[in-house]
Amino acid sequence: MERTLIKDLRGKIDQTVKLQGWLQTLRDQKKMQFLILRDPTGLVQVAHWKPNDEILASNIASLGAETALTIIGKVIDNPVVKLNQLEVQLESLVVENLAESPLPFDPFAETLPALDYRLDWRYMDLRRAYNYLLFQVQTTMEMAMREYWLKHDFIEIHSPKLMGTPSESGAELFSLDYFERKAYLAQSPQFYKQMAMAAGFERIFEIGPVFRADPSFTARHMTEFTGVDLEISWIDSHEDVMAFEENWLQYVYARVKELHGEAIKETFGVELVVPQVPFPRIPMRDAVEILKSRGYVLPADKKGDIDPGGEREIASYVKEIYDHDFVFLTDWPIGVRPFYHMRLAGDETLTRSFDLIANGLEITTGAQREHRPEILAKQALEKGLHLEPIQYYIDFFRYGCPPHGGFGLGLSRLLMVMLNLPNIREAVYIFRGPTRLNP
RNA sequence: GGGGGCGUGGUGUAGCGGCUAACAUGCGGCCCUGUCAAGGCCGAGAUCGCGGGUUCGAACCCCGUCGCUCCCGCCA
Repeated sequence: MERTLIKDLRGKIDQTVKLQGWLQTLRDQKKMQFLILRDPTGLVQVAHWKPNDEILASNIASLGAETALTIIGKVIDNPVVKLNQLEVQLESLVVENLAESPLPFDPFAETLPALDYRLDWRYMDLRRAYNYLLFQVQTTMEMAMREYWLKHDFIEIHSPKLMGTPSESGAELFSLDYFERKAYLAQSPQFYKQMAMAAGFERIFEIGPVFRADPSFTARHMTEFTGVDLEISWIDSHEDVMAFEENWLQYVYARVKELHGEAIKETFGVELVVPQVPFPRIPMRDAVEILKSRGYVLPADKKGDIDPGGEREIASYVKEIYDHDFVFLTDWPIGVRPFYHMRLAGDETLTRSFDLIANGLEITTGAQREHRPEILAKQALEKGLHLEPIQYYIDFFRYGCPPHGGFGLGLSRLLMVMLNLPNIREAVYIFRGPTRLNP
């Protein structure tokens, strides 16, 4: 017999069906046993008249909550039952996997354990419908991203995560033994995305792991996370990259709203707003002035940079003035940007770069890249870098590489913003942090 | 890496110098009942993170340590 999902039971009144799921609650009475069965699509009451089968009854009596069951029974329309006015009269039951009792915690209790404890028992925590929906949304997000990319002629790449030389600064880098030498875990696919531009791929994306040996303990950092990266050729400036990103994100939001808007409202209490394009753009120079005018005091050593508090302040300014949840902060000073960001024509102290702030959280950094090898090398030297380890990268641009740019976006950060989650550890399947390597 | 906060039965909390450590939930037993956030009674379960100190007396005060957490730095 084929399995029936709980959501489809209404259409199977008076038929015998097979259900598979978890024992959410057992109410064992003198003559009757009620098993509340859960599968990913819902809950249903299974009723057993004990005198029918006393052996089965005593079997059921011993079942712990969360036991995995296969149940066969007849679907009955019963207005008395509060749970969807529906019940299944039990005919037979197979215990697929008994749940030990007591459970480490009850995922369906009124008060949940602290997040850190729940992460210890992540597979129990993930049984909550809340988490199921969360990852359905993430799946749709990624699907929508890909739909949009494929419509726009993108190619997917998978760049290596084992590196022989540190890309960029060398800080925040995990190193490991690699036979007789040292290897590093990629803290960005940056160089390889650009290599694809040199390869003539023109438009590429990658969704893959990123590693940062960054000992930060915040609600928005992880040492391993999923990066969403893209790179496009033949751009005129970073404006082209921003224009692409906002349209792409608008599409992603629209798709998520289309498929999960109702469920998100119900479960997360969030009315998903598909963002209007274009997103507001504020050059950093103006952003600093805006903060000043609002009385926000930036730390003295910031030199054109903005701290997270300032980012939140700008976000609320944008909300007030533009009624928008997103804002591009553009034209960052060279001091706070990597050497490969192209400089702004007319002001060599600024870069053709941007961050995307969503509800006050930084979710993206992007830029037009410097594709002229001499200038790139010069900028690297200015930053105090040695050319030798990055020479292979500079060489990408020696044999005909189009002007290009792109961005990187944190998948979990986007999910966090979209569902208004307080902590990124809830927005990721398995969290990795400085003191968290298990499970 | 810097600063603040918190560690009490399985879990969530209360107690903050005199406790035989309280409550809820979960767990075990019994009773009642077509139950449905079920109800009632009984019971097991914590040397109050760990180490040291102050005190007649420490879960409570002090120091150290470990863990967690939040903020800052840094970032996606």
